[in-house]
Formats: sequence, structure tokens, C-alpha cells
Amino acid sequence: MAIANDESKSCAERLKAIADTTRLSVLQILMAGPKHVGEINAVLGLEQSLLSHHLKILRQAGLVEATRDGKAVLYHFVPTTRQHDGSRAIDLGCCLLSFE
Amino acid sequence: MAIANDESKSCAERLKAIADTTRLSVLQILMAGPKHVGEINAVLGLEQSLLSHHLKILRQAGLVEATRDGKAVLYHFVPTTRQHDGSRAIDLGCCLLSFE
DNA sequence: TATTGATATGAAAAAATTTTCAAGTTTTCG
DNA sequence: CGAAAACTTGAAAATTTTTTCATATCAATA
Repeated sequence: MAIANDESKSCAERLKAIADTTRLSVLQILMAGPKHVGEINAVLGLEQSLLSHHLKILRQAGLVEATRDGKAVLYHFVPTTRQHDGSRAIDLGCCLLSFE
Repeated sequence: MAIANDESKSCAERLKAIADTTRLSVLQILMAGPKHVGEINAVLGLEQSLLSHHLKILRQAGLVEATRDGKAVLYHFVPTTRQHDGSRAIDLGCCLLSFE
């Protein structure tokens, strides 16, 4: 039931999850606050199942989490972040990624 | 692909260049200082042309540069970096990546 | 200049990722 | 309960990346 967070994910593997235009957009949307799949897609306008597949990749990378909210599903950015000299940065293991 | 601004597009492109185990290793090797292709491969032990292909991708992403040095070729990390609260971070456009 | 050492390139094969399409859940509502 | 809304899943097709292999280039040297 709980979404497993694979500890053995390498840095490159997480980077790969982020290194995609669509997923990068999703991440940025979610970093602004939790949103339902439909709300995300109101911005991106993708084929419904395609977004779902991308969300799964982000979930498996441990970058986002989903919780059911009625018949909708709410996604939120998982702050795998840590304080890095003043600003929050996503910790990818071998490197820190910070959106300004 | 649907809505994705130019900024996140080029950012994802650079992230893609970095999001690969081999290229990530090459980058980290070069961040320690310039090295010849042979020296890089002394560490990685890849098929000669394969490393060459990877180096090309890093070059095209503007992350490294090559200069001829006799019959060898010297590669160096291109500091697309900027000071980010004390430590050097690679500026990818939409985000900063910092190795520690 | 012919040869050798160091690396690059191009094309085809192999592998991985992305997109589509059809069908399956879950939850709410009449 | 049956239907609808909001998603997810799985499998196949489409596309992109990665790897291999054979060949080419460039510079130093015999």
C-alpha cells in the first residue's frame, strides 16, 4: 500500500527522473503546492494516461507522493530537500539540485 | 509534448546530459581538474569510442570543452558554475546543481 | 612519408524510454 | 446497486539513447 522508496536509487537515476521536460514541469508545479492530477493537467494538457505514467516515474523516484482525496488524487512534492547554505535544495545523493 | 517553456526545455536537456552514470562520472573526474581522454578512461575503462560518444554529448551540452594536446585531447570542465551561497553550483538555467 | 598512438565519427544493432490505447480501480452519487 | 468521475495500469507501438564496430582523422616520430 505504502509507496516504497527504493533506497538503492542512484543519483543518476533520480536525475533521470527529473531530466524530462514534462516531469520537470510537473515538479515545478507541485513545488508551488499540492495539486490534483486534473489540476496539473489543466496546465500541461497531456493525454490523461501519459501524465499518469510520468507521475508514476516521479513517485518511484521518491520525488512526489500521492494521496487520495475523494475521487481525485492529490499529489505533493516530497521535500527530499535539505538546507543548503540558506536555500532549500533537493538532495539527489551525489548532488544537490536547487530551484531558485 | 505540450506546454513547456524554453527555459525548462533547455534545462531538461542539460539535465539529460548529466543524468547518466557514465557522464556523471566523467563530469566528476573533470571537476577535479583537466584530463586527457586516456586518463579519463584509465578510471572508467570503457570501450574507446563509447567514451568518445559520451564526451560529445557533454561537449554539446556545454558542460566540457576539449583542446588538442599533442596527439591527445585534453578535456576540461566548463564552469557554467556560479557562486551559490558559498559553494560552486552548475547553472542549468532553471536550477542549480551542486556537487559537494 | 609511412607508421603508430590517441581520439573522433558514422552507421547499424541493442536497449531503454515515451506515447498511445484499451481496460481496470476507487470513490461518490442517484 | 449501477453509473459516472478521476485516475491508474498494462501492453504494444513509436521514438530516443546507448553501445558496438569498422573506419577516419590528426599529430608526433621513425
